[in-house]
Formats: sequence, structure tokens, C-alpha cells
Amino acid sequence: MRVSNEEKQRSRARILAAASRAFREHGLEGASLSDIMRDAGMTHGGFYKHFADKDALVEAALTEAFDGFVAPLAQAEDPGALAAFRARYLSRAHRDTPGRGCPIAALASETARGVSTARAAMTAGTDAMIEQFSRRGTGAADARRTAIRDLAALVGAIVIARAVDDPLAEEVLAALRVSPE
Amino acid sequence: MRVSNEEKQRSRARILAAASRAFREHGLEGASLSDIMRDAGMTHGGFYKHFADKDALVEAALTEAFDGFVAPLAQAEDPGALAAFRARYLSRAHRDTPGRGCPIAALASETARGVSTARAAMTAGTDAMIEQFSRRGTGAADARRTAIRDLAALVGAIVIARAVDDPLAEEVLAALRVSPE
DNA sequence: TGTACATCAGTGAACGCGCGTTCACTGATGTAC
DNA sequence: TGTACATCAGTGAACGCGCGTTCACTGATGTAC
Repeated sequence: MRVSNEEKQRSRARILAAASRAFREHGLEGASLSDIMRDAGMTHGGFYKHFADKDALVEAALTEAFDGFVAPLAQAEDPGALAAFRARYLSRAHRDTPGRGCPIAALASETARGVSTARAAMTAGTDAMIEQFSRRGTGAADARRTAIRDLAALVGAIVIARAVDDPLAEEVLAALRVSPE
Repeated sequence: MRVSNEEKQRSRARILAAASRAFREHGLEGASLSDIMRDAGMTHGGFYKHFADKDALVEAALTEAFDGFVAPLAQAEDPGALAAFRARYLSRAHRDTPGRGCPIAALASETARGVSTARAAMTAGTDAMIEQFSRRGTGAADARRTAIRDLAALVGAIVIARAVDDPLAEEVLAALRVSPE
């Protein structure tokens, strides 16, 4: 049966939230539309009333994931915000809950092999993160270069820590838990 | 028809070589056994005369990929070997040919979600790379920590560079193309 | 404000497809004598 | 060294399964008068 326009917007938001989490947890291929729609409280057939196909959902979910992940940093005003962000990034909690974590670390590999719309969302989100890092850095002349190197180290550390067993995983995170440079 | 024992060993080697490349190029799920067996010059049915299942192939191919990728560094004797390795790692050629590139950068995300045998191979391979970096580093007291931080930055940089569009991709690689610290 | 009808969000069965895996078969290789 | 037979690497058809996607249908919502 038809539902109200407001209800439809809420449905779309639930699909996006479920997809954003499921893609980061299980991968773009590992998360099926049926699983996502069930998480959103619907059956799979209704999906196509909201998105043209799975690729469109991937693009929208990637953008949503970046928005949510960078928000705490983008909205913070205290000078220690970047240090706090780094500490959270390198925590065991972040390693163990990719569904709420960094979209780059969770999905960059699959995005690299994917469609151009997903690459575009990944490019925009990554640039936004670099921008935040750069704005909040130590203010060196090469702030952007420093920001990129810092972000790359964070992404590499969490990617490795998720793929290897302890104690190496913990050792990798610990090795990055000092100020860069 | 039955083939000789030597021929069987050659078949197994071809399967492993094809798998090692295909997995890094298309991902553990993206590379099908049919594709790999065709690359190896056989039909798909014969696969199970060599490996118990796809998971066993993934484990063996990961180990093979690490062996091949670290070999140039492990066998080098000149003091500039690590710098040369870093330069190759951060090259556009490496970004564009994941099939012959770093197994961590190509497969860590999927390994993180995969079976324990794949994780074990990833753990061993990563530790071997850290060991090589550590042995060939600048000789500081915290050589291993420095090695880990250097490796994490390389992995993060190539992972990002593959997932985003130029010019950001090239900018990320360039930002890492200076000596660490 | 009420009425009549068109719209369309969501349902659930069905589709075609490619996947990993199994299996009966073939015939050259390996081995026991 | 030759012979007879067992072994088994590789083939190609077939399987069950889950996937993304399509579709006829339902009935509450939106809208034109």
C-alpha cells in the first residue's frame, strides 16, 4: 500500500543508514540488497522505488558514511580535536566496529575496482578529510602534505590491524599512537 | 586423461600464479575459480585435484603473493634497497598494476572479513615485510616501530591512490615520496 | 469540505545469471609382477 | 625389459544457492474538481 511522502523519506533514510553500515561491515559485494532492506525494516522489492540500482545506493551510502564519520571533527572547535580524532581512529573499538568507522579504510579497495560514481564519492570524501586534517594541523607551511601523510598512516594502520591477528594487530595500532613526525 | 607427476606440479604452479594475480586484481570474491583455471590453461573441474576448496587456494595464493612481492627486497644487499623499494611502491606503475603489487594493499580489507587461514597468511606476510623494513632501516633504537609506521603510510597511500581520481591520487603518492620522519 | 479517481510505496513471487562444488567419465601414467 | 592393471589429472555437464532485478498486485495517500 502507498505510504505518505514523509514516511517515504523516513524509509529512504533507514535504507541509507543500513547500507552505510552494512557496506562498511561486509563490503560492497558482501552486503546484499535483501540484507540491507531487511535491516531497514522492509522487503527487498521496494528498494527500486528509492534507488535506480545497487550502484546508486553505493554512491549515496558512501557519501552518507563520510558525512557521519567526519562530522565529529568538522564540528569540533577545540584545538585538540584532531588529536582526539587520531586517538579514536587508532583505537581497538574502531578496529572492531568498521560499520561505524572510516569509509576509506573499509571500502577503498572495493571502490578502486568499482564504478566511477563510487570513485567520485570516495574522492570527495577523502578530500574533505584531508581538508579537515590540514585546517587543524600544526600549521606548518606544507600543511596539506603533512595532512595527507598523516591520513595515509592512519588508514594503513587500521587496514593492517583489521587483517592480521593479535598481537601484531595491536602492535601496529600502538606504533601509530604517537604524534606524527 | 592422467598427466605425469611433473606436469601436475606445473599445473599447480600455474594455478597459483594465476590466482595470486587474479585475487590482487579483482579481489578474493571478484576472481572466480573458472577465470583462474582458464588463465592457468585448464577447465574449472580440475581445480579440486589441487586444492580442497577456494579458501585453501586463497591461503596459498596469499603466501605466494607475499613471497614474490618481498623477494626483491629480501634478496637485495645494497644499502639503498629500502629506498628503492619505497620508490617503486609509491609509483604510478604500482598503483595501476595491483596484480603484481603489494598483497596488503590489494587484499587486506577482504582478508579482514575472511576465514582464519587467510588471516594467518596475511599476518605472516605482513610480519615478514615489517622485518625487512626494520632490518634495513636507519638503525634507530625503535627500528621496528619506525618500520611499522613507514609500512602503514605506504599501504594507506597506495590504497587511497587507487580509490580516488586524479589529481588527488597522484598528490597522495607524491606526498609520501620523501623519506619518512 | 467532500468526493472520485489517479498515483505509487511497499509486497512477495519469479526471472536469469554466475558462483563454488560435485560427479561420471576418459585415457595416459604409475606400478606390481 | 614387458605386460596387465590400478591410479588419477583433467574434462565438461550438472547441481543448488544467493544475488540483483523485474513485475503484477494492493490499498492508503495525494489531488483535481
